[in-house]
Amino acid sequence: MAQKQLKNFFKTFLTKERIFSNKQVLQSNYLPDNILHRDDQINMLASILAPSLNFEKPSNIFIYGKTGTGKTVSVNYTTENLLAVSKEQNVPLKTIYINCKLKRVADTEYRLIATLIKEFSNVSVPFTGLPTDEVYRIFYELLDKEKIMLIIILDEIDQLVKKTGDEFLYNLTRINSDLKNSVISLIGISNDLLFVDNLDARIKSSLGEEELVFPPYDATQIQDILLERAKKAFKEGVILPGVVEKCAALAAREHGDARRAIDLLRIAGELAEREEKDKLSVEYIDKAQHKIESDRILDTISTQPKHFQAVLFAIINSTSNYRNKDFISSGVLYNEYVEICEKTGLRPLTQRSVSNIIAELDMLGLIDANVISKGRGGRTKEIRQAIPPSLQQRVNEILQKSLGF
DNA sequence: CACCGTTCAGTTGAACTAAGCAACGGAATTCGG
DNA sequence: GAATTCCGTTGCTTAGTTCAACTGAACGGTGGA
Repeated sequence: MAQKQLKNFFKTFLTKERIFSNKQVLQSNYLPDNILHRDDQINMLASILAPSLNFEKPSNIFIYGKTGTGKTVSVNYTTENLLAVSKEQNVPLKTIYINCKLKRVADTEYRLIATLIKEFSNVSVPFTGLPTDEVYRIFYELLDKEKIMLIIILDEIDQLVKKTGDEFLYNLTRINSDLKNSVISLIGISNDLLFVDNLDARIKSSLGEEELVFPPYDATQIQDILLERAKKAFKEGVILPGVVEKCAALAAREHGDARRAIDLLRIAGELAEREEKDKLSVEYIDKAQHKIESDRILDTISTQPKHFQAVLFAIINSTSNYRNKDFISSGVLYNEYVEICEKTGLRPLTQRSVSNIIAELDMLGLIDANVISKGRGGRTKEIRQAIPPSLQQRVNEILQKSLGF
């Protein structure tokens, strides 16, 4: 684009009749001031948390529900209001929200406590080198220095427990008995409904003092939510009939994931806008659906560590069509992987580690791995790539670039 | 043909190791009087 | 002589390795019909 044109481009971009009136509303961090179809849960939550305003320790709460059922929004909404009131009443109340799934933020016990400390005050804790007890002690001292009511919200807590065991939950629930001034209360949020079953009994009883379940939304509920948001986000008359309905239907099929529905609507809007349309028609929903999926895949791939990428590259390389085999077994894959490592100057990991990587890639949904026993032929994992064909070209490019081919 | 022990090629869990980091404490150095 | 800096030691986390037990169905041998 020549420079003159570029200037014009930006100008018209600004003056262009835009589809959105307030896109913020569809952003994932937007906190609506009215949450639909979650009155029961919010009321329940509020009544459990309310005693904190009298400086009485509220029960620990355990919240389950699939993704996009409004868990996080409801909790944020409730605590937000609680905080506002506490400020008016001069109650020293504080909440900390931590998403345990984030890598390198809170994926071990040590790091969880370290981030708690960082969120709580600006004291920074070295990211390695200290004994975990020491980190607990620092947290505890900071906490007890003044009188404070702390509510800790641990999102996706099941991920952390699965990875590092439930020790930290026990420690956190036990801290209260040592604190002289302050009180902490936990809210655990989990996507996995069966998660509590394999917790230690002590923890189960102390964390699960109260339990809340967020059922999936059905199609009409999602429609309500979408309509509400759409009214604020889009200019009037932009959305053609059937769009919201289609969005809702698609999301309802995916276990009632409202976040997905909202994303869908936003992306669809963005796509339409980019094509300089002033109406949002149904076809953009399909395009958005497609885009979301491909963005997710491309994003997860490009943010993986090198060895993950090397393994994935090996898988893609040896299962591409020209080799008329659509799966690869772990032994063959390992050799292939070592070869790639040699080419790129990467020191190959052992088979054991690659096995872990395969498991991880499987979890991410980038590949499909099944353990099969071939009798005397031993046992293997049959590994297939699960990347839609339309993306393979781009995935390949990303991997090659990142691996330095 | 049915049954059963063997065998293969990885899988998987647990213990272990190396690397990187922070804190501690003693030795060396600096500094002000 | 006190304060500060330097440096080796210790003890920690974490990523990855090593070790070894385990797996599950086809293979092939055995015995019974």
